[in-house]
Amino acid sequence: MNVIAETIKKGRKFDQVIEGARAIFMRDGFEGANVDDIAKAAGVSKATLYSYFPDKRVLFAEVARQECERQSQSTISVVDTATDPREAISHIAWAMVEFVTSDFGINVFRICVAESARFPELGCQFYDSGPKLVRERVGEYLSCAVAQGHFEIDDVELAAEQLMELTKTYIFPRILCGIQLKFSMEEKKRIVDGAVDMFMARYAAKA
Amino acid sequence: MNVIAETIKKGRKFDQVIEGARAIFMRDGFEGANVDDIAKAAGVSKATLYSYFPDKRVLFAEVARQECERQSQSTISVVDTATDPREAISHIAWAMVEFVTSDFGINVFRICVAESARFPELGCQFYDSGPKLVRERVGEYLSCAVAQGHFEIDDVELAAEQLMELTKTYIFPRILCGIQLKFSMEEKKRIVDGAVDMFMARYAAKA
DNA sequence: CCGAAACTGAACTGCCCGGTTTATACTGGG
DNA sequence: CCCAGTATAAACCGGGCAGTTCAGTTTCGG
Repeated sequence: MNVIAETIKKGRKFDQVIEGARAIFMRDGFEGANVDDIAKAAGVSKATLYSYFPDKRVLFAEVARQECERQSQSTISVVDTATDPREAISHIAWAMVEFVTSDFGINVFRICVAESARFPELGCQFYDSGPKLVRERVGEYLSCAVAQGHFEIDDVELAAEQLMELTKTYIFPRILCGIQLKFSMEEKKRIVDGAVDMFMARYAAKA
Repeated sequence: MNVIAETIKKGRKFDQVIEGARAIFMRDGFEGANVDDIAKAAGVSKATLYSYFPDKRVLFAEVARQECERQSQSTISVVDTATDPREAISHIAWAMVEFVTSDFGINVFRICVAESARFPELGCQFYDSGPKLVRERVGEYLSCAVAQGHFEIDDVELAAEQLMELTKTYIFPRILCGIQLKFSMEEKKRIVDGAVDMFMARYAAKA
């Protein structure tokens, strides 16, 4: 048995607590979530839960932190500078759209927005490990591509941010308002192609 | 005295209640708002408040409805088809940016996002009287301008939605995460100009 | 100036929920 | 087999808050 990993954070049920908390927080948000429900979902007593975390906020912060970390690793896959620039932009756009429309993306974002007023550090944490990080990666790729003469871009940071924003077209407002949560392949393709066309029209090197 | 208008909704203090409710809901959100505070802010007793509205949710829905209605009128000013197309697009972009960065825009949006899970009809209401309406107006303008040969657009609806989304670049993620709530004129100009440049590069008639 | 309707304020009910306590039981190493 | 650390269930506390009630006051049309 993996004695080391299981025991460092003294207490066998630490992971269960996190797991249960994630499930309930994702479903109900911070205010909406009920500690009794979390304990039940985790298959753990409330007393045990409170032996690990001093209060609900800290528990939530820990769940959010873990989630953001996980996300930042999975979402930003490497963009190969060698490939066709249009191809590369399309690849980035697809990754963005898939993330934005994922259950996880929707929920984390909703919670961050809802709670950032009463919970400022959370918003920053999410921004840094989400949008900001992605923007930096995209910016890196664009800088390389510009150096290679594929694009003509004055303000790389702006261009990166525009590309990211374009991929939310149509989708984002609908998700945030709860109008539509699932999008078909055709819908996504329309948005991705639209974003790529627009980006290339603006920034592709003319030569 | 304006007997008609004041009396239809039997009760002298109806407007006061709405006014107080708006103030508190804007400040604290739905869950965060406290009915006692609303009554106090409205200068009205709780009993009076409850004589107008059966419960907190209905009160909130009414406030939100009024706000959206008001917004839709003020934000979408008429776009003169006669003006230079670039000028017109710039005008639309500015209106969007100003709305998105306004206290009111920020709050309404935050509340809608936060509450749309437990309050589905609110999200729809907001979407219909906000994003959807604006998109339709922008679409109308674009259709006219296309007919006049100013633009070349296949999918007008997509183009309208892209323009709206582009105006949120940089600003929106920061607001929603609570990183930054106020934006200088220079920052706004950068976004607006970036959006206009991009839109024109993609859709302006080549002739 | 009368009387009905509107309004008041303050106390009260009932519920929910975060967090604590307690008394008991399980588990695993020495 | 023992004991110390860990887990549990359930009762409990206290505060906050939506919504109600009621006895008394204000407002205003007729």
